Amino acid sequence: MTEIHTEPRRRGRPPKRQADAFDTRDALVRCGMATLTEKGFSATGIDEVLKKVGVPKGSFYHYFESKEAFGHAAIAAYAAYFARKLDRWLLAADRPALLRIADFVDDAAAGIARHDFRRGCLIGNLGQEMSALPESYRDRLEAVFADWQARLARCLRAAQAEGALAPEIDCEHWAAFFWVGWEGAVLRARLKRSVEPLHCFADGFFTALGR
Amino acid sequence: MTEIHTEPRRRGRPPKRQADAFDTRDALVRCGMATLTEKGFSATGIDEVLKKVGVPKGSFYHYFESKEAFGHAAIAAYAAYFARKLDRWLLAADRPALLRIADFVDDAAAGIARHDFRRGCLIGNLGQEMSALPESYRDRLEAVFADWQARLARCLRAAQAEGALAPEIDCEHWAAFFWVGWEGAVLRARLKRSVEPLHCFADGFFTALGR
DNA sequence: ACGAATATTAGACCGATCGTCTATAAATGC
DNA sequence: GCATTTATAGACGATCGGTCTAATATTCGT
Repeated sequence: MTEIHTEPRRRGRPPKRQADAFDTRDALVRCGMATLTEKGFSATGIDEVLKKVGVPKGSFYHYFESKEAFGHAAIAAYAAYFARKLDRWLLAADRPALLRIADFVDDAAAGIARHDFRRGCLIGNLGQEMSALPESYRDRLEAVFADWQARLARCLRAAQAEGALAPEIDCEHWAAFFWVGWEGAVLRARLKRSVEPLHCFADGFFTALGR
Repeated sequence: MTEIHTEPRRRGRPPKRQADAFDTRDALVRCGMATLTEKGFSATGIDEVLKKVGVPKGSFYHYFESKEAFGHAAIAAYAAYFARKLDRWLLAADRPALLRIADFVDDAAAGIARHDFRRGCLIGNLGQEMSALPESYRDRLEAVFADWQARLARCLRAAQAEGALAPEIDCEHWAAFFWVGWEGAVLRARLKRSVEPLHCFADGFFTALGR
């Protein structure tokens, strides 16, 4: 988080090499992702991000029209990051489908603990702040949840195909249930500074599924 | 919330009548409760509260040492308010215990809908903001959850006594599960502007209990 | 009854934050 | 080579959040 920025960031139009064309922009988005995951939108100031990345205001408003636009970029980046993470666990074909979900939970718990319970879920954070946020965020956030739900439902159907889950179970419904409760578990884990709520919720989820 | 304040609020030490001794302070706390329930701590400005109540800044800092102290007062008031609400539903001796929980859920859903999904749970809001909040809040918030958990566990034990719940069920554990997931459900309901997540979670909770 | 103590209102004040705007600098392209 | 493009630099103003001092009205002690 408090990365020292080595490259002094030369002024003027940069050389052509496409690689770091979006270097600065990327650094800003990545930092925004981390910061919003930690403190949410309202509590995060532009200047704070700027200082961490080592970029002056001029650059920020060159890449983003406003703080609101910056938030959208961070949401998109987080959604992509999380989708990859989700796939990594939920599509691991060498593990039983239900265990893959448990693996994801364990990984998430480890991740939260590794960041000392300061970071939660960017989508959850902004979701809870919705009343104080530009209305433009609502649909984007909800769309991310819908995406996660679809990925999880697919994994549950795989469990059904394996015979690990009763065929009459509504996978979409239980996938929805998972993400509804999961955000609460993340919130509580951060407050308690313990992964216990995450496992508490996951256990309950599997118990409910088991019938 | 946008109540016009009639009494012009005279200056100087007020006459003795004990009744409205805490009038101004109460109004501030009540408004703070509503506002924090809606927008959380970081996104709520003192000026905003002041304007709504019709009180100048000086009064605020007469009654509260800081915004932090104001937050503590709001938490305490909300905890008391919610405990009363919880008891009203969970101790209704004329209803089966499990139905009382369902009643609470229905009431909460109606309440959130009535406020147009702008208001959520003050404790959940601040819990999620914890990383950006004074550390002094952590224990208070967690204590409120512990209180709610105890009240719900008691109701679950009543269900066991009625024979509506298997005796081997760990009531404390499932009460913990409920509040973990419930906060997620509230967050999602607000985002979605629908009570569906609340019922989705409650149904899952009862399903899990049913085994 | 009068001055000291108390309770409350009033709002000035300072620093932080957000977003804009102009200037500067370095590369590209015709 | 000069106009154009791309990017950094950071001053600036408006606004707002939170603190603090002054002013005002009441009660209390003797």
